[in-house]
Amino acid sequence: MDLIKELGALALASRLKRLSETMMRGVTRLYEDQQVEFHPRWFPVVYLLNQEGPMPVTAIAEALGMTHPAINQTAGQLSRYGLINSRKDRKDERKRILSLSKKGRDTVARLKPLWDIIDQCGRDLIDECGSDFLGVLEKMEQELLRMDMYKRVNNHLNRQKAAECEILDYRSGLKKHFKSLNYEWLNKYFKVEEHDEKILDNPERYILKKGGQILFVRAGDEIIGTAALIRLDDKTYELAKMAVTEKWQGLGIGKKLALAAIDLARQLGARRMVLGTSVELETACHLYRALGFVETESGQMPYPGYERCTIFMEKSLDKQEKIKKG
Amino acid sequence: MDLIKELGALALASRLKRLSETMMRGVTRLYEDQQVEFHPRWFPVVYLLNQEGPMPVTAIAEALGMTHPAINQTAGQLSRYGLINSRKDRKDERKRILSLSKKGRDTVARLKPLWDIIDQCGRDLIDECGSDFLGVLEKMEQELLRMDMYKRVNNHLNRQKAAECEILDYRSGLKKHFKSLNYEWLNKYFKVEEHDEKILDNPERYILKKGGQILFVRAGDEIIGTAALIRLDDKTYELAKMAVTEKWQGLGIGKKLALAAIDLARQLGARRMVLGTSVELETACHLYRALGFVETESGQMPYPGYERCTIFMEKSLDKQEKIKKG
DNA sequence: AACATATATGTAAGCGCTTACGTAAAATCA
DNA sequence: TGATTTTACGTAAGCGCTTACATATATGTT
Repeated sequence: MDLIKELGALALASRLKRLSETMMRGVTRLYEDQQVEFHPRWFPVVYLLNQEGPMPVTAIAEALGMTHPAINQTAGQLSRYGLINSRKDRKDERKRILSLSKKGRDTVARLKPLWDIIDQCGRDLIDECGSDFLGVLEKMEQELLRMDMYKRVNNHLNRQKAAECEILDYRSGLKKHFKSLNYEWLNKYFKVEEHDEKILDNPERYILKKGGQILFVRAGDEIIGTAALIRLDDKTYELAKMAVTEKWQGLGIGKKLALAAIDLARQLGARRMVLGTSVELETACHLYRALGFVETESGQMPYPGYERCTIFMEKSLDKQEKIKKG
Repeated sequence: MDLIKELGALALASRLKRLSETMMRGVTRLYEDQQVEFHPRWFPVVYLLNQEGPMPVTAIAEALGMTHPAINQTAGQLSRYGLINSRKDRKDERKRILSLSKKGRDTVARLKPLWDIIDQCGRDLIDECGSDFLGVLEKMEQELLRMDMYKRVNNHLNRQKAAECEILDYRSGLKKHFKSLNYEWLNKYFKVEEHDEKILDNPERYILKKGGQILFVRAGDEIIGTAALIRLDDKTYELAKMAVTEKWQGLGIGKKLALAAIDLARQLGARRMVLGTSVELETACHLYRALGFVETESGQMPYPGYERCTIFMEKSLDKQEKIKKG
């Protein structure tokens, strides 16, 4: 008669929390029995300081995977109980270096045997449950780091629509999407450069009139992606300003878009495509390579460049090829 | 560089909590994207009401393994957003029956597809991690229910001392322990009856002077257990008022104590031992059976009884026997 | 029926974390 | 060098749960 248990995956988070609280409660009682004043929440900070020596607040937060206010608050308590000292870093006066006090070190020495036993009991508990619990936990953390629940569910939600998405040619009514879709990733990873602004505000003038093209992707009622083909010369087009809105990433939209752009370039008579990107955009680089682009040897691009571009790639369109769809 | 991860079992609770929060955060963002106003914390209550129909507050708390104030607060929010109605139970005016409103049912219908997908993504996540995660989780919950972290660690801490514990005979200086040790379990499981009070306050008069004996167990500096042999007649002694303080339970102290009592009864010339207990005291009943006690057929005890006693057992001391120690 | 006890609920305050925001010092850039 | 951005930290407020306590109704006892 425990709904949370019956719900399985749906209530997984609640269940993990409950389990965590059950364990915490037990440990709290243990400290109460000792003559030492100590709270479970202090443990990670104290343990870390003992192991690594004096550290500034943010470094601790980082090491523990928690926010800095959390550490700050814990530090406040530890300070009040005299377990730690703090001083400013001489080289960087913003930093407050926390370190264990004499009392703090004594407390650690006092509690160490208890911690060893708690650790042992934890291991025993895990063993009793069979299976490699810690390993599974680690895997789950990694998987969630790679793609969180939001993204997972969203991909599920959008998968159908994404499969039915449609490539649209340029219409002036879509101009605003060309700008906003590109602003999204520019602001996220870099910043909007002057040159970007010019092109995104006047795509007709800087792209279409010069013989280029702009494509869009529609899924349902939404415009979710865009890409531009910029004509550099008769035989050479640049693939640029390609963007898929975050919510729809990971569904193969980018690949469809790029393939459409390559097709279009062929129709326009191109023999060669070029592009500039950055190592930071891993997914994009991976996609370009999968599509047959290779890094240019010169490492230079024959057109006004962007600061962010550190990688330049090209692709010959002479031979027909087959690239797996989907 | 993630200490929590490195600590393994010692920081298991923190880790579970962190994982839970990561998942919760993702789901929160999902609801934000929907047009519906809904918070993840509402889910268990709403889901339960939808499945089981109208329910009073405490029943919900019970079903979800949460406290009633938590439900009450959630109910307050749900009420403010118009998702539930509440009314008094006609038969029991203390109870407030919660039920989904029209808007609540509509919301459920609206969110059902999303929930299905969340569930599916959860399953996929679990599958990706290999191994039977839900199974292991369930096992761990059960193991912790059977014996929580506090008890586990305490047993570890006390194991050595428990192995070296010593049986003591009665001394007037130990009288207070005879009383307090027995009060501990009486108050926990039943209540102190008049007859108990009399005996526990005057053990000399009601036990020793009548030819009985009282034993104590010492571990380190602490008196951790006691038991009384009450003389009923020349050949019959009752094993009664046996107690081991909670912190030291599960370490075989009770068995040692009972064996000592049986030995002592033999020395006093007993041919038969009797006792009264209750089904609720599972561990005790189990111990008595292991020691060779069997339930009497009459189901009655030839001496002033206690309300709590529903089981009566006896054991013949005629034949020598071997019972595994430890 | 009068009383004590148990049960169902409500309310307050606390805990441990979060996000949001403010300030000061460093680092970077023009 | 001066101006701007970034970084490190502090503070406030909120969230979702808990424990502790207050209140009202039911139930059991004499």
